[in-house]
Amino acid sequence: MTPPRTRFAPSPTGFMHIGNARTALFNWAFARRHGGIMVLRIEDTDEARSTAESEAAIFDGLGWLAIEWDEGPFRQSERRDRHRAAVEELLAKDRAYRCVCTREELEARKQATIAAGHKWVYDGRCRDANHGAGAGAHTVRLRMPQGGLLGWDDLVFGASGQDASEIGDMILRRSDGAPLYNLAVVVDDVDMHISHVIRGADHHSNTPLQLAIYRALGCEPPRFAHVPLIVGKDGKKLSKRRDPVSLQGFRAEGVLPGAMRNWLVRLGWSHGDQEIFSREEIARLFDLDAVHRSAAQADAQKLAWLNQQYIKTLARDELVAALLPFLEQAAGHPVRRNAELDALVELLRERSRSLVEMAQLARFLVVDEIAYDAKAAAKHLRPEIRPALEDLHARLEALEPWSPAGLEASFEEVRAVHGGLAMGKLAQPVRVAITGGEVSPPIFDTLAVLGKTRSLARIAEALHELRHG
RNA sequence: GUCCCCAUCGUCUAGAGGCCUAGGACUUCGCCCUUUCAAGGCGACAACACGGGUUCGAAUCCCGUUGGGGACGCCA
Repeated sequence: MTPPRTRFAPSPTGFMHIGNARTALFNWAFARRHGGIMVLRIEDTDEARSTAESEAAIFDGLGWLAIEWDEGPFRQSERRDRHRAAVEELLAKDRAYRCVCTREELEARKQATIAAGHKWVYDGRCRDANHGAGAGAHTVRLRMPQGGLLGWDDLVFGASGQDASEIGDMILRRSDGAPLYNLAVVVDDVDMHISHVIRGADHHSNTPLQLAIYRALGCEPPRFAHVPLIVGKDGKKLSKRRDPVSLQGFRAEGVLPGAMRNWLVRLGWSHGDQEIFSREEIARLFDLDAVHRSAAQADAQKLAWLNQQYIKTLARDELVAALLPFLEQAAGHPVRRNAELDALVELLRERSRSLVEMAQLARFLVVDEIAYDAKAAAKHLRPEIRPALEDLHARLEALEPWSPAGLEASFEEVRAVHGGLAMGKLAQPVRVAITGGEVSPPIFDTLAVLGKTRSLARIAEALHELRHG
């Protein structure tokens, strides 16, 4: 195949939606797979809804997922002249005409038609009226073919199409002169030499009418590939109200970009039984022929599992860097990277499903004052453990060097001296004393990471609590 | 309502007529490991929507039914 040219064309309204992110990913992957390029085009023709923040969220989200585009970003709003020229061209070729029907008239006729049990499409009232440029307020409509199939071979859905007679003459230009989406996409895709339009299946039924525009313009349409929608738990198209759909939202919850990308690519696409795909593998393995036709439900648990897989294997430098903001959030103050933090991160890798969780687990290392979890303290910091804890504190004060092996030996001594005390009976109180909670990496490693001075201080503090609290 | 589309475990999916007593993954539940929590190992539960064809043979092909979804804007 000649190198394909794909495009990702989001409209900058609201935050970046995961459905959009997946569409971007598919476009990028398909282009990479076949040595083509991806164009980024911001469809901001709806001035009322488009915002700069939303546009920034698109760049931000794409950057986070490491989905890079090769050309653009182009803004549809900057191409108004081209869109207007195309409308004029269609008018000149009599493939379009001016329509003076008002919204009110249209609405009335539409209601009447529906009430009569018929499907409403524009009734063609102005079709042959020959309104000139001076007709007053008017829209411009495409003169649809009277019949015949507007069909295409969809790369995902296969043979698709609709009879032209079922489609009304759609509006190409609003009465205020603004060209509409369907016209603009076609003109832009033609000008940008897009060879493959890969987009959500919600556009599947829009395609025939875009095909009509290509035809009217005398242009060869691109190949189309409609990818199945991502649906929520209710099986319906993701909704901002019901479902977590914001890419930034997932990011804020501590999801790693690799996990997000992996989760997204497997929604509607698969490659045998493989579950984990690196960015490079996606670029090498992805193809449209393995894309499904049925909608996929977004499963947060699978994402969580994937996230854990990525946390387990991410390079340490990257993991620590990704964790830092979350850790600062948890600590409430700036945190500097050091050897102890690195060591702790290694211990926490297998225990964290998200960076938020990891930060929670790492917090004890970077704060001066830990607070005991009430339940944990009540369960493990009990008077009867005091003698053993005091003994342990004394032995640890003398321990040199402060290593996991040495710590273990000290614990064993204490257990032996105190009537064969179970490891759990001793370790849990210490864990609560030094971390505040009853969950942490193995106790000797945890003590080693915290360091002698701070560990002893926290055990002493716990003993103080036991004596006076 | 009209048009279009979809249909394998709860979820993501493998499966392109015999390799399927339907495989993998997530979730759930056991067991092992174990100082907590995880991770890891082993195992269990769990699906071809239904009905007709076609065929020696159908999860795979055809038709219908049912269920679900999408599109029907002077939004994108």
